[in-house]
Order: sequence, then C-alpha cells, then structure tokens
Amino acid sequence: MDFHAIEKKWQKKWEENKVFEVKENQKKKKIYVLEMFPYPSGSGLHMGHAFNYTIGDIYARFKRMQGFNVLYPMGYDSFGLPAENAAIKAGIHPKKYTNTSINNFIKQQKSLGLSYDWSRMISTCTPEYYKWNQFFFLKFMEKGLVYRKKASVNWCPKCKTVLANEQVHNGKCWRHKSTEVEQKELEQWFIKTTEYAEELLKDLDKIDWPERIKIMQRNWIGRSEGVILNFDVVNEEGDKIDNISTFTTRADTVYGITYLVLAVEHPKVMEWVKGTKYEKEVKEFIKKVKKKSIIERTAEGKEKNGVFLGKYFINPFTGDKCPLWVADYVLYEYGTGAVMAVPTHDERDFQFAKKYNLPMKVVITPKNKKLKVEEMKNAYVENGVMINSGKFNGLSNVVAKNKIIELAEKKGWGKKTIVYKLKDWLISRQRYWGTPIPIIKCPKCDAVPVPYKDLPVILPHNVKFGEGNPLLTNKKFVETTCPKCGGKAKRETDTMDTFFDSSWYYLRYADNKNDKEPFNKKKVKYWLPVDQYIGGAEHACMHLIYARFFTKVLRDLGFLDFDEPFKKLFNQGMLHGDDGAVMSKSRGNVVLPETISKKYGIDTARFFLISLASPDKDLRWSDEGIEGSYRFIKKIINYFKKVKIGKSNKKTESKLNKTIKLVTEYIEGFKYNLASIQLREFFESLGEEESKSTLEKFLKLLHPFCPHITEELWEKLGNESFISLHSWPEYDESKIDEKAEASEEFVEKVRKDIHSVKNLIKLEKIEEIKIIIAPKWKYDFFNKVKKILEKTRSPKEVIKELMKTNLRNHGKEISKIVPIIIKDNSKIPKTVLNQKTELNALIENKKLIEKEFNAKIIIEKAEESKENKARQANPNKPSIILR
RNA sequence: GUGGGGGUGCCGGAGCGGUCAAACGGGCAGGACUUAAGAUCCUGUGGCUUAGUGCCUUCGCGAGUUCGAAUCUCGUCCCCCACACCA
Repeated sequence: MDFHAIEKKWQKKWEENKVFEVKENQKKKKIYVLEMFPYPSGSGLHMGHAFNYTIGDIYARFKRMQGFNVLYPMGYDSFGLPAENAAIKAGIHPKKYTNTSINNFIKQQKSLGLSYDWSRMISTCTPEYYKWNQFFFLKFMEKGLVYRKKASVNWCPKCKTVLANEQVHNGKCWRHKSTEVEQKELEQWFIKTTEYAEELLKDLDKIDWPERIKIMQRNWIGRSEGVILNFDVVNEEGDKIDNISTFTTRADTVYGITYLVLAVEHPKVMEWVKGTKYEKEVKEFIKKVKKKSIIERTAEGKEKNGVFLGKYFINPFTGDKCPLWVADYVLYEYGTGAVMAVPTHDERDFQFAKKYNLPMKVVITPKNKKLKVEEMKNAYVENGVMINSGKFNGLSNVVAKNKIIELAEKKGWGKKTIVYKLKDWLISRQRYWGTPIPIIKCPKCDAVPVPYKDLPVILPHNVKFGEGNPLLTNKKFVETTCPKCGGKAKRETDTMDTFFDSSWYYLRYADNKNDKEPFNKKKVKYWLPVDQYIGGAEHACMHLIYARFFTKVLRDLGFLDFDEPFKKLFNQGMLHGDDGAVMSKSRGNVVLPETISKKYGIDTARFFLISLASPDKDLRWSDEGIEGSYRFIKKIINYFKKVKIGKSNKKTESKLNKTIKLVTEYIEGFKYNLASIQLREFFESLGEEESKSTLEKFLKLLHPFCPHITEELWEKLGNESFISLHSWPEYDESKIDEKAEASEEFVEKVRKDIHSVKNLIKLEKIEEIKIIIAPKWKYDFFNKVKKILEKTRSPKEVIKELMKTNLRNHGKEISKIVPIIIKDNSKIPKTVLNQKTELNALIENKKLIEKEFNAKIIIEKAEESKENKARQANPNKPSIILR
C-alpha cells in the first residue's frame, strides 16, 4: 500500500473541502483545542513537535466526531532572537529567515495530517498582528500598568540584549548555556504584573491544570504574609537622623534583633556613609559586589559578606541600639531591600553574625531544652516558647507573633503586609526582531505614546546587524516628530519581549483577519476561553503566567468577560531520542517525521508515538519499536482487503461495545496508550466475517489516531463523505456480554494448554487429544462460594464465614474468587462459568482446534468418582491427555 | 537545600489493594510457509517441576498495616525535572 499517496490524497481532500474550517454557530456547542504555538526555527520540526501536535489532533478529531464545533488553529510565534542571530551569522534578513521557516513548518505540519483550521493562521511578526501588541501596550499604559525605570538588568553579552529574570538560568543566558549574565543599568519599560499577583494566585484554584504546574506558579508568585517594621536610625551619639523599614514574616523574633542589613542597591546606604570614615570601605564593597551578577552573588549557600555602616537603629520593642550593615545576601528586589537580623532564629543571619562576631540573643526555645548561644551550631528555626521577650515570655511563639504584630500596629511601629516574589515584567529588549514599543521620546514632552491612529509602528526593513540594537542604524525610523509638540523627537528603539506576543495570540484565532480591532468581542465570547490547552511544562512560570495576567488585564479593560484563558491544561512529556537523551540537533539523536513517514507512513508514526507510553510521561523513541505499530497498520489494511461483509456475532458485538466505551474514556482522559491497546485487542478478536457497521465503528475509533488510512478504508467500504465528519460511535452497555467473552477466553486457554502439553511431550504425531473438564460439583462449589460471599461484603467477614464451612481446604480458590465479587458484584465473574457453558464453547470450537493440531478432539466430563484428582483442578483449566 | 515526578521482566513501558509471574509493544528462541532470504502466521520467553500449572522466588532496599501488597504507611538509597539566601 502506498502510504504516501494515501496521505497526500486525503490531505488534499480535507483542504479542498475545507473540512476543518469552522464558524461560530450558536446552536452547536464549541470546544477550543489548542497547542502552544511554535517558534518556527530554521531547523524545522522533529518528532517531539509531531508528538505534541498529535496529542492535540487526536483530541480535536475526537471532539469533532462527538459533534462539537471544534476550533483547532495553528500559528507562529515568529518574533525572536534566533531569526536575528541567523541574520548576524548567515546574513539572512530575519524576515526572510522567518518566512522560510514558517513555510517549512506549515508543509511539515500538513504532512502530519493535523486537522487545523488553516484559514485562521497567525504569525506574530506581521504588522497585522503586532499592531495590536502596540495597541494593548498603549491601553495598558492608559490604565497605569506601564512604567519606565532605570534598573540593573541582566545583560547577555552574546545576545547583546537584556534578559528577563525568567530567561536567566543559573547565572547563564537561557540560550547560551555557557555565557555569564552581566549587570547593566538601563532605562527599561516595565509592566506591573505584581498588581495582579493576588488574583493570579487565587484563581489557580479555578482552573483544571496539573497540580505540579499550579505549585510551580504558586512558588513563583511567592506570597508571604508578614509585617513591615519601621526603625529609627541614629548616629553614634544616639541622635535620630533617619528611619528604615524592613519586612519580616517572623515578628515573633523581634526581641532577638541584634543588627540590621541593607542590600547593596539600597539608596540609604550611600546616603548614610557619605562623608564619614566608612564611606571608602562601603563604596569599595558595593563596587566589588556589583561586579558579579545578581544570580551569582545571591546563590544560596554562598558565603555572606558585609560591611558596618557606622550607624545604628533603635529596636522599639527593647529600646536597644543596634548596628546597621550592608551585605551581599540581601535582595533589594524583595520586601523593602533591608532585613532585620535575628541570628539565633535565622540560618543566614546566624552565619553572618558568626562571621562578623555580631551579638546573638535567644528569644525562642524548644519546650524542654535550654538553648545557649555559645553552644548553638545552627539557628533554631522551629516553633517553641518565648523567652527574653518582655511581656510575651512563656507564650508559644505562634501566639506571640500575632500579639506582637498587634502591638506594633497599635504603637505605629509597623504594619501588616503581604509581599510577593513575583516581579514586574521587564518587556524592553534592545533587539531588532520584535514589536517596536510605540513611544516617541521628545526632549520637551518626555516619553509620548504614539497616537492610536498612527499604529502600527512598522518595524523598518533596512537595518544593519552586528553590535547592539540594529534599529538605531535606521535614521528614518529613529528620527521623527513629537505628536504632542511637533518638535524633533526620537523613536523608542526598544522592542517588546516576545512573551508579549504569546500572551494573547489565542484570542486572535477567534478573529484573525480583523483590522479594526484586535478581535471581535462576540466571536471571542463564543470561542473563548480555550477548553483544552496542550504544551510542555517548561512554560509554567513564563508564558502561562503572562497569558493569565494578560487575560485579567484585558478583562478589566473591557475586552473580555472571563478570568482565565485556559480552562484545562495538559502537559505532554518530553520525547527523548533512542539514546535516552533529550532530542537535540547537537546530540544527533533527532528523528524527523519525514524520514519515518517515508518508510512507514505517518499514521504508523502517530500510532507509535501514542502507544509508546502515557502521553504525560517522558518517552523514548525507538527505531525498532515502531515496527510493532507498522505491523498493526499493515494487518488492518490486509484484513480489510479480505474480510467478508456480513453479520457480526455476539462476541464481537460485546467486545465492540466494550471497546467503544473504553476508548472513549481513554481519549477523554488522554490515556492514548491504553486506547491503542484496546483497539489492538478488539482488532485481534475480529473474525473472517463481520458486519459493515462493526467495521465502520472500528475505523471510527481508530480514526483520531490514524486519520489517513481510516479515511481510505472508509471510502473502500463504500462510503462517500469523510469519516472525519462522521459521528463518534455510541456504545450499548447491554450488549457487553461478559459471559460470551469469558467462554471465548476459556477456549483460548484450552488451546494454549494443549500447546504447552504438546511441547512438553514432544510427540512426533498426535492423533487424539482428550480434554477432560472438571466434574459438575466443582462448578457448584464455586457458585456456592460465590453465594456465601454475596451475603457479606467485607472481605474479612467473607473469609471468616468460609472458614467455618467444609470449604476450609480451598483457601486458594477462595482468595481468588473473593476479590472478583467485591470488585463488581453485578456481574457474573468470568472465572466461574458453569460446566455446560464450557462444554458448549469447546464443542463449538472443536473443529477449529482439530484443524489447528491436526488431531482428533475428544471432550469428556470428569467422573464424579475421580473427585480426588479433579479437586485440584481449576474448573476452567481442564485436563488434557494427548496420545 | 526546598518542591514535584520516578525506580516493574532482556528492553520500552502498563498496572497503583485482590481475576498478577504481571497488559501491550520490541528483542530473542523454536515452529509453519518459502529453493532461500524477507514478509506473514503460530508458540515460547523468572526458577523448579512428580506435568496438576503444582510449588518456589520476583515489581530499587528494609520494616510495617492487611486474610491478602508491585499497588497503602514509614524509613532508606538512587535517578530525573523545577526553584534557588524570598527575610
């Protein structure tokens, strides 16, 4: 069979007939299935992508057949650094590079047989798309969510651009794993994501996402409840000169404060030491610290360094005068950028105090032990009883904490506060291949937003690549006039982080050709939110937070009326190469869909991918393993060539209904691997003659996995329209006949038994096979056991009851039957058929068995007198005698 | 360090209290077909066996709960992923 021809044929037909294009239809229930859109890299897509899209495609096809109006689009996250790097390296313009890549991707994706509505395609690097990035930026600005700030930022010397915190991995650039990130001070555009921190955290409870992703987001947002405490700052003589505030979650330890540390970036540090004898040392210290990247100097476990500032503060709770320090372990970004130090009850403070010989004071002790400062090797961070804490002595620290906060608030020393780890989103990039930030910098009017009517600010084509930001090399772009005063002005040359583009793309699919507004509200109302989102876990803290943030802002701006963009999320596992390592070009273990498709056909590849393992687990590609799927596909095709269309028997009916039920459940739960097994099992049970309806239902069940060959076979069966558009089969519970299936299994077992006996005896020729099935009493015995079991449900009780009867000797059998009954009491357990059923089953299949073994079959009932021998026999394991 | 996910037969992996010597695939071995190879089909694939599937031993390691554990609890070792001094 020419797989290639079949694939092309159906892909063409689907496209020509617009089979997967959808429109809003109020009468039909919608489902929006979406995979995270790819960055169209020049190296094209590999099996890992194919796996991701296949997962979505199966679900989309399944839902479509179930009668839903399925929106299943595709697009490209086409702005970004690699295109620009290609420009620098190979001299190709990013636009050309990107367009080539996109076309390549489309071609590849189409050849995978994915059922996208291609008419809704988007590409973020087109003015038609990024115009709305600029539009939203201005809207955000109007809402006060945008600000400019000079900030120390992560600078990658290789990318020559600023990186977001999320793009720095272990002090290195996320793209250049060996390049140290440096620090640089620049004016940057920020978006106030922190304003939505609380809602982003709270609404995690609303969505059906994998728990681990939610946990990652919770940690990323990092909410802490605590108190901000204010302290008076004094000089050597004790005169008040200033004040300082710190954030703490451990208000219970305030009586143990012995010093206070500021981050090196804290403006008060230089203010206080200016003109004093400490100035030089502090300056040098800060200089030294700032040379290192934030990540490097704040890595956990690093030795802590600091310098005394020559100033003191007063602890309002004790009246003590304690020293102020500056140190490298304090994060300026978090809390107030200054921390109160309680060395006895905080590990970091403990280490610092030990190093610089700062005083320590125990204020919490374990219940029945006394802590001595001199003996302490670590800070005591557990709960305990308050000591050395004035009127709070003797209380549990948990209780005392609240009382202390109350006291602080009453006296005006502090305020209850919630702080978050989440930082504002730095969106400025000093790069070319991105959305120009729609701002004009006027010497008189400062930063002026580009008026809406002038959007989009088009990214100029002619620029020079090399050092720094290419946009600066296009004078025509840079030089402009101020929209406010009309004077000479310059355009902002920063572009937006591409996460801005990907934060709302899923909305644009609902209305991708609109040039009047980002999207039509009605259309979005029909299609959104995304019902099923599919993608990797690596986006947990970046894209998935930004997209949620965007949705909430757009809701508050009146564009949307829902809170969360993605109702359900499915995280697929990573596809590894044959060597067990992550698929990557550099490792040389990349498998390309084209290669596999050429050899086996894409349906085989799809089927193999999903039968390998559960799709949410990491899986390992195997060149040998695919043979199994290939055989299966070939078997199906051959079977359909030979099968006689007629009537299906009861057994097939039963199996079919069971298969429909299970496959439906499995697809719904993304257990595609189990669905594939069920399909194989059912296929194996098909006979030489089956009804057309049975065969059609089988093809329908297989269709989401193997869309091309099922279309082909569907047509061969004499159907005209697409199987893709036919309805998903329904199952009839009443047709599931466990008994019929059990007797079939029984015959199967007998066959196997004959084989194993035959192998053991190794007779040249067998003339006669005598099958002796257990005596009637044996079956009665089992049924009796069953009856007793039905009286009492508790397994313990059941067994006790049984031990009282003369069945004591059959412990083994009992332990086999009990669980069956307990698991499902409505059905007759498979293993307890009666003698008559088994006899009939054997007689029915007698000829087949005779043919198989080329011997005469004699079936006998064991005589009651042979009780002793038969007693050991399991009723469904008959004795076999060969001659 | 913290959080999450794992360790199952020759291999990839199901199973997640009882129908478990463990689905399904791969590999390997034997057989059928063929002049032969390939393809295809059948059978076997922990050990012992009186052949009855009977017994024994297995699901990282050690203990426990239970009539019963690959599955639950605790401890322990190893692997992967994410976060990284968050006061």
